[in-house]
Amino acid sequence: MVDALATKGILEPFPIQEQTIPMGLNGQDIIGQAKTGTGKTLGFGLPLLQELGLNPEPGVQALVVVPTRELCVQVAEDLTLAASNRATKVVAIYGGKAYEGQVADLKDGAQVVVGTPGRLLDLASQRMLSLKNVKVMVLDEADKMLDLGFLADIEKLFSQTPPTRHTMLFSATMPGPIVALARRFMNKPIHIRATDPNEGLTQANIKHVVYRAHNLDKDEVISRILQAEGRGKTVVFTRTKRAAAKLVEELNDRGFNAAAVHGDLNQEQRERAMAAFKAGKKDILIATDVAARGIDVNDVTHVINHTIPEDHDTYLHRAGRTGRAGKTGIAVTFVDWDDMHKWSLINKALDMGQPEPVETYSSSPHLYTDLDIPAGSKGRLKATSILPKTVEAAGRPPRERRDGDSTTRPPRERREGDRTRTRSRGASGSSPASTGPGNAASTNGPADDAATAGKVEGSGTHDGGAPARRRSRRRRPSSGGSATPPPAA
DNA sequence: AAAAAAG
Repeated sequence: MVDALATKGILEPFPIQEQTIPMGLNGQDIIGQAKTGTGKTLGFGLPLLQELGLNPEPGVQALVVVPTRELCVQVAEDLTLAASNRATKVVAIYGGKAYEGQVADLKDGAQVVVGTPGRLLDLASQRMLSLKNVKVMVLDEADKMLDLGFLADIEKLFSQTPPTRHTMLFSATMPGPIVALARRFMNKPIHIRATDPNEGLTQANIKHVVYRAHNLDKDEVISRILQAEGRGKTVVFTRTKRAAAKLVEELNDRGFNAAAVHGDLNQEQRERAMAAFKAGKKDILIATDVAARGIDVNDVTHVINHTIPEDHDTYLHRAGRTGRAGKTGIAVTFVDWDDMHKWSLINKALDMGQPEPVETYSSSPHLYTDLDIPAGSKGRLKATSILPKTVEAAGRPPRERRDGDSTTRPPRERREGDRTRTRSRGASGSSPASTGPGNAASTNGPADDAATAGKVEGSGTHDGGAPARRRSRRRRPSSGGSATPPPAA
């Protein structure tokens, strides 16, 4: 298995993998905690596969439970890849999809089941799925799985597996009460934190930026951020499904190339959106918290919280969609008038050291290039506000956008062409704008792909990491940008 | 308090 990974260019394990794999191989119950984007999936995946052996008998012997359908698909893909040189079959069991294929895979003797709770229980109650021979059970995003919304289902699933099973819980966040609760399902678990206890859980390679959002046209400011030089893929989080649906329409109307994923869409639409985003056919994903956890997409340089998350754990998971596998990223948060308290709680919990967001707005397309954001010392980040050096004369308050020329909306007659160009650019997969954090994001210069490519990282192998083809791009004017083209132009 | 997760 390790050989198989090595042939795919995966050589050096992440710390969480270094620590959990030996313990997992010993059959020790594990609560594994590590920062976002540091390879937790294989942290449980490799010991899980090892425990089943090279040539396991047909039938379900390992169960991995995840909170969302998209994560289910992804984890199943990662495990399938890791198992590519063994006779172990992996099946994804989740809702919103036909039963037939999933049931057929089970009948075919799949040994590893990755699933969401509802469909797992559904199939179990229909006797299509038996958990009585499960040797290993994993809760991915474990704190979420033990949350009130899921706990009853999880208890049922546990109760259908043998008490002798090997149990592993993984997440970036593990609140104390959840750890206590988790022990009920585990046998003398060891709590592995692959992080310096003094360091906190924020990623040192993610920069945190915050706007006070009242009197701010968020759509407009987001549009500007989406034009940042060197921007790669971007995930925008909204609080509600409706807001996500509205925003994706607005941005696409402005000539951007966005897809949406949220629970009001059917599963086919959701999967199409995710696939397009992963492939780079869409470089913006508008999402509810369905995509806050676990989702691993290469070259996400920006996360934008259109609406502030409800708690600091959600903040951390959302922001963690960028800055993965050692790359740099930026997390931008808009704090509405009513959300100041939420922000202060998040800020305090994550120790980001910024008392309050600053009201500001920049008419400059160089939204980030004028920033001087201090890097967090010792992994502790300072949240920083965007403070344009000047508000240019040509700029006007964003609220007036609809009254006249838009600063970000491309001219009508060009928009069809823009879209085409954007698509072909994205499809190349190695365009300047999608090759990772550029000048906007980096203090470290270009993401050191070479240094991180070797890490045993879930999907780092899915695309071979085409080298960044850096084309010197036309500099946008730093002033008077009243007709700034969309990202593709 | 919203979203997610069965249909």
